[in-house]
Amino acid sequence: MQFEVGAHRTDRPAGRIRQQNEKLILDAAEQEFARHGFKGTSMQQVADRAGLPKANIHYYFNNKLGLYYAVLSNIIELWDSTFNELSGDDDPAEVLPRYIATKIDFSRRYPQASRVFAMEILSGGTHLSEYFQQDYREWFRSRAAVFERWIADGKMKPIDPAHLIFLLWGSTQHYADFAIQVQAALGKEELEEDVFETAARTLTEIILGGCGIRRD
Amino acid sequence: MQFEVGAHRTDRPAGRIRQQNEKLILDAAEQEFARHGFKGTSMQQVADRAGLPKANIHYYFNNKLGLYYAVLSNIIELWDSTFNELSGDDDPAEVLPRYIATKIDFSRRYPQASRVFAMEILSGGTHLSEYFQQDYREWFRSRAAVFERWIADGKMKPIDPAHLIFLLWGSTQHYADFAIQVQAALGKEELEEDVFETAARTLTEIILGGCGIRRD
DNA sequence: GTCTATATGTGGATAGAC
DNA sequence: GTCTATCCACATATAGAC
Repeated sequence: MQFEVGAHRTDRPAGRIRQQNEKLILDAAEQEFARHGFKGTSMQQVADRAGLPKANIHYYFNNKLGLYYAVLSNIIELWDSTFNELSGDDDPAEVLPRYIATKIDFSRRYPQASRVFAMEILSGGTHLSEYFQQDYREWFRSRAAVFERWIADGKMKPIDPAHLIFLLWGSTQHYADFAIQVQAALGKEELEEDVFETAARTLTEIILGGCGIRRD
Repeated sequence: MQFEVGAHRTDRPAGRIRQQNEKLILDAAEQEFARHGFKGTSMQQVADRAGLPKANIHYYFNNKLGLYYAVLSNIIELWDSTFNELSGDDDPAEVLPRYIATKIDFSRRYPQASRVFAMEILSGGTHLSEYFQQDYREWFRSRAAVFERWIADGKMKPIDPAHLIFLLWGSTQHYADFAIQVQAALGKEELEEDVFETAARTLTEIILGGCGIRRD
């Protein structure tokens, strides 16, 4: 049925439709989960936003939880990638500004992803228990060690690395998660690129200055 | 009916039960709204947590939206109070550490309130449109002016005040909103007071240092 | 004021025609 | 693969006995 010989060319390789629909659904689900969280999102809303019947969502993703995990894991992948690039051998004056810029850029380009993650944490993080329990603490420690190394090498002042990391996360993600409030405060309909640029520049100046990291 | 003469003393002034029950319901609602947001919270869950029949919730608060607004307005009141105390006449070296300590203390004492607010913002802030549209921008500007004054008076480096405010908010609220992640990173079952103290001290050092504010 | 029972809608999920 | 029709649990909200 799928490979009938002599059928007219459809220009759609096998699975093409599936790929298209899955993307439609995942994008729609990300939007809905970002605004209403897992419990607050209905499959009907996802279906309406994706422009497909509700039953199709269940066809592609077994159930609501499966769909949610699919969205979440996309985000987690995206998340950890950046932070792993920092190394103790680097010069913080060079890589920290880049890290801040990257995180701010994430807030600009993937605000929905950031919000789904934030929603999940606020909801108690029950769907991330594996992610958090396994070796998360070890991973975090190894990341904190990068800063400890910089401190030992006299590249920055003795600042508590864990709280510095929380500061980096909290201040950068704020521009995605609290965008509505930032918009209201600045009197803007939408956050344009210059806001993110100024944010990155200001955060870099304060944090590097506060850590006693001198840039050339 | 309410003031029958000769009724036996109940030791309960009129409205005492009402007051008690309203508090029970509001506390329960705050917990639920913090975890599941407006859409994701059911009146049954609130009732169960409050230990009252569902119909009673509807008796005290007309409907779900009324209950939600009651919870939200409590929080907003709590929120704005601190920030309004900063003045251009003050010495930032004195009042900024106090502001940071107060915000961190809020995250410790009222994490649920912080989360309800965060949830509402993530959900699009549709129930705060009045709060945000009215004179929020003006209020924010007047607050930013405090920092501008400090800059003009040479009390701190020329840092963009708006983004400095976002940094203060984002970094302090992080300890309430992302407590689960902070716990996982630090390997703690619960965040104890020393974590909040170290957080306040570290944030103060970085932010004041980064703004070029010297403390005695 | 309190609470059981219920009306009416929407939730997730699936059967089965096409 | 697609989509209508439908099942049943649970949602908000209220009626009405106590």
